Amino acid sequence: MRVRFAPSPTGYLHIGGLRTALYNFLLAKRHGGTFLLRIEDTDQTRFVEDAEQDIFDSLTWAGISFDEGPGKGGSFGPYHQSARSARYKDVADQLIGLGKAYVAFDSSGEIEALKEKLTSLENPNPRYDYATRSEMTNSLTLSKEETVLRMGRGDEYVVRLLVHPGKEVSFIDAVRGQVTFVSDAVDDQVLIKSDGLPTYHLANIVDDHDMEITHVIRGEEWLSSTPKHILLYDALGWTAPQMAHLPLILSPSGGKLSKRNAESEGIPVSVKQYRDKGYEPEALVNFLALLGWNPGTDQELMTVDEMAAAFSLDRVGQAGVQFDLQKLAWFNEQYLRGRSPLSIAQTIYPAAADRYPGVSLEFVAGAVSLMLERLSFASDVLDAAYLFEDPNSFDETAVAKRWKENSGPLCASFSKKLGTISPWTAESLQVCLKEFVEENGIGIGEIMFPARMALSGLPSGPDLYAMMALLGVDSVQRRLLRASTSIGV
RNA sequence: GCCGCGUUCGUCUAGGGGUCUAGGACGCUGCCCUUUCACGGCGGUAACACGGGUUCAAAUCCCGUACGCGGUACCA
Repeated sequence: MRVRFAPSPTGYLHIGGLRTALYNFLLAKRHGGTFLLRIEDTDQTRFVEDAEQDIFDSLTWAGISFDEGPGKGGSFGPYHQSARSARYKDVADQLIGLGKAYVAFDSSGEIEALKEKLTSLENPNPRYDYATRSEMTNSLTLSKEETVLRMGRGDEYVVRLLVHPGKEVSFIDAVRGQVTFVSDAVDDQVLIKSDGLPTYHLANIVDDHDMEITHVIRGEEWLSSTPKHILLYDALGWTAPQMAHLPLILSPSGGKLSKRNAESEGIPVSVKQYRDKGYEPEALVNFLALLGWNPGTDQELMTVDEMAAAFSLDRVGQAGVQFDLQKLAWFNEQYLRGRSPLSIAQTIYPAAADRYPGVSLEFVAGAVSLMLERLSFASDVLDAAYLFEDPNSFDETAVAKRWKENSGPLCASFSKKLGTISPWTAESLQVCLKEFVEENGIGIGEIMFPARMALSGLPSGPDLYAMMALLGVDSVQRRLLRASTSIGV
């Protein structure tokens, strides 16, 4: 088995592209096959400089590795379509020789004119096809001499696939079963553009054939193009690979997960954005794997190895799937909690030191440990500013409701008692607070709430004793004293 | 318009003629735990698009309708 991921470097890797890559990767892994990366850079007008690097970076970040491809080698290279032009030209010539393709000289203006002329309510998108090609300027309507003359003197031309009407084109899709089109609906697709480069349709099937791809797994947006591809395979006498079209990832409002569509709903579309936001790659991968596929069990949290072991195309769904940011957040929390506080601290330490100058890695790790079960993202811990610096405000509603007359004095005397504690640990602090409660004949809430407020300025948060342990005696005493004189006065 | 694909809780899904009083997960929510909050535990909420068939029996098979999505480029 040989599969491929064949992105176009026209922008940062799309989240849907990552899922396509993942499914290919999982299938190859499952069957001990080969997974290759091919860069489909045939559109010079849409080329984006750093897009290719982003594809590598994003795949690497997600843990999706390929066996053959740019920078990796392999015996089917080169893996950039821009380096394979001669081969596409050869195949196009071969098709022309076979009478399966022809040369067309129409300018974009002439095609525009044809479309304008034929456009109507019933036919809003006229095609260049069996019905219209006879009115156009091409090697079918021109004499042989004229065609040769025009080509010889350097007129611009494209090569088009000659599609005959009335034929059924049918194939078995691994996720959808048999799919049938009638060739009437297929236009005379351009194979070689006037710049001499191939279109996706030609380059793709030539490469898939030459690279001995056995399974083509791609998004559903390609389903309608598949008859063109089948026609090409047939025309060349090649066997088409097994096709599998994945359901599209939809935005929560239902439309395509396009940049405009999704970002207005707060959904990042490029993998880079997920990297930058600090998502756990394993979480995104796990979430994506389950977006359109399931292992047939109730298990949702899975390692890549578990996914690969369970993966099969017949468990891929057929309906479009909506992207649910909340579920992704849940996956992220799950994976985050599986990490060690130190490891998390290391990843956010640069940001921590930037925001709280002088903070130590050990302290950040302690803060992470304290906050772990309430984090969605690693960096969320930095938003709990009170862990790193004295609170500069106190929650007004909570103070109004629960800060009593004795709260300030109790904070002050509790602070004094804390000066005697050794060792400074959560356990001994708990003992100390209990003693304090008994000595003063008060309810435990009468000191716990004021202390929490003094330390964090908030009515809720992590365990009080653990928080005190992390902050240290100096900081705790300072905060208690400050609160005793500044709150409720 | 035409062509193709689809349609089970709000979302991701299980199910593929009887085991479905339709299961799981996210979300939302109640209780417990915790003199905070969160985590966790135990509950709850909520779905077979609609209409015809076929069958003793349909979420499951067939047909139609509606709706959604994709395609309809010298973009991929």
